[in-house]
Amino acid sequence: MENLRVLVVDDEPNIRDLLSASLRFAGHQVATSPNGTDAITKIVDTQPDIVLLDVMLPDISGFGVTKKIRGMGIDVPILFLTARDDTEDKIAGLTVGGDDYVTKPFSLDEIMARISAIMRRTGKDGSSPSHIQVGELEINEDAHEVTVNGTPVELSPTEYQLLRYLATNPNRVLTKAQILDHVWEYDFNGEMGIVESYVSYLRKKLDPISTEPLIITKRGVGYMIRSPKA
Amino acid sequence: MENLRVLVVDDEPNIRDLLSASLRFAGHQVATSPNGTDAITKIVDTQPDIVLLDVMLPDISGFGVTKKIRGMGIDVPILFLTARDDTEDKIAGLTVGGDDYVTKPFSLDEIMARISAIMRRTGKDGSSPSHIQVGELEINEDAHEVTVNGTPVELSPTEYQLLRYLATNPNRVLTKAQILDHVWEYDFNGEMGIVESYVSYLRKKLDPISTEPLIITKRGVGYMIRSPKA
DNA sequence: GACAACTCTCAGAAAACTTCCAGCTAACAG
DNA sequence: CTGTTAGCTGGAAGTTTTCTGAGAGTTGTC
Repeated sequence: MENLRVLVVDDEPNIRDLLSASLRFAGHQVATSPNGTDAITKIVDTQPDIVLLDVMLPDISGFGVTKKIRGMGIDVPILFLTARDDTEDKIAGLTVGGDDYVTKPFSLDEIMARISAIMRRTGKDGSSPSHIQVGELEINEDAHEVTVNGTPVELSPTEYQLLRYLATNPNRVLTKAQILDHVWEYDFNGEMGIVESYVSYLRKKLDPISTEPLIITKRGVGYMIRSPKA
Repeated sequence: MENLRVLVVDDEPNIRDLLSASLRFAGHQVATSPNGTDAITKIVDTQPDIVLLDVMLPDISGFGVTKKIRGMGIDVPILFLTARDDTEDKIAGLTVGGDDYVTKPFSLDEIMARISAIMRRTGKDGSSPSHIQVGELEINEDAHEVTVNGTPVELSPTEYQLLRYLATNPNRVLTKAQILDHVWEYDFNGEMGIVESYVSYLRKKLDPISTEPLIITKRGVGYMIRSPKA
């Protein structure tokens, strides 16, 4: 999933910066927009591959923006950013076609996963896999299902995200700070001890099934999943 | 990793001097800045390749500087310098994009390794290898893994840093003072005997596997790793 | 409104790591 | 060959990091 042209629309500069930095780092081209009218202009002008669109904007709502551009025949996929208490049905109605939504505050890994999913579904990109395999571990992104040696494992949402982040970076030590920044919501204010806790939960569920420990502790550095090949 | 343009921002002149001297010695161009406002100006004016940014500055905090320049669309990678007890929770949120942090007091080798890692990840530089090889010894920087003749070796953080420092300077005698300055934190107050201890630890782990002694003692001078080629 | 699942914090225990020390060994000079 | 000195290494003390169980608080479900 390299080099998409992404438009980020949000009135909070922090969110815009957070998202643009991460997306640029992931290799995409990013443009930003602070409000609805500007967003419409930019969408029409630059025809981005995907739009991250805050629902609550100072002028025109994200829904309004969508209606407008759809009316112009532009069917760019949209990932809505909504507050947690915006009613679900309102959103559900709008996420037709390839669209999707995430609630604020989100985690970066969540956003990246959704973008991959959308691009996969709309067929504009085949390179990001819906199926991750590292050794005995398999993760089915579509079904949110995890198996070790073919045995299915039940994981909570946070456990799943943590495992996926580790599995998408095999043979690479990830620090607790990196893990926190990717897997937990951006406004999480707690300690890194929580990463240790969740690694512990994962090991308790995974290691009884696997033939060898999956998550390796690199003391003083972080955690890593080793792929047997390399 | 030659000839980067680095901006060092710290209010302590000692730290500035320490870092500029080392970075210049490593072949980079260095500019320095004692506070946040000056830093912002210099970043905008000179567009450095990387910024070493103290979090605790007299005027604007390092976070404030970051926010400001990111808001201006400058996405230069930043390596934050933080006190160890501004602990971890404030640091969360920093490792997005290409950014990273080190805690004070740091070791010079640590700083150099982080800079290399950032430049590697942001793709602005391909010349600094994530994989060091000297004879039978291989060091994988991503996985923090060391192998001798393909056999993996478990090293503690200090052992790893010492070995890496030696391995990045093959065929060259490094004095204990140099080693102390590079591998240990800059405010380390102990004796050079500790270098001998750690060389001993490394030998105990490495020599049983290698076909010939890896670390050579140059009596009265220091230590060296010899590369078979040269 | 009770139950179940999940998230997060905390604190004690266990393990790993760092440092210093002191006695020993190997190298070199004369 | 012998004395001197630099370097080596095992051990012990002290510190830091990691692991994990228990519990409080939340959210969602029936």
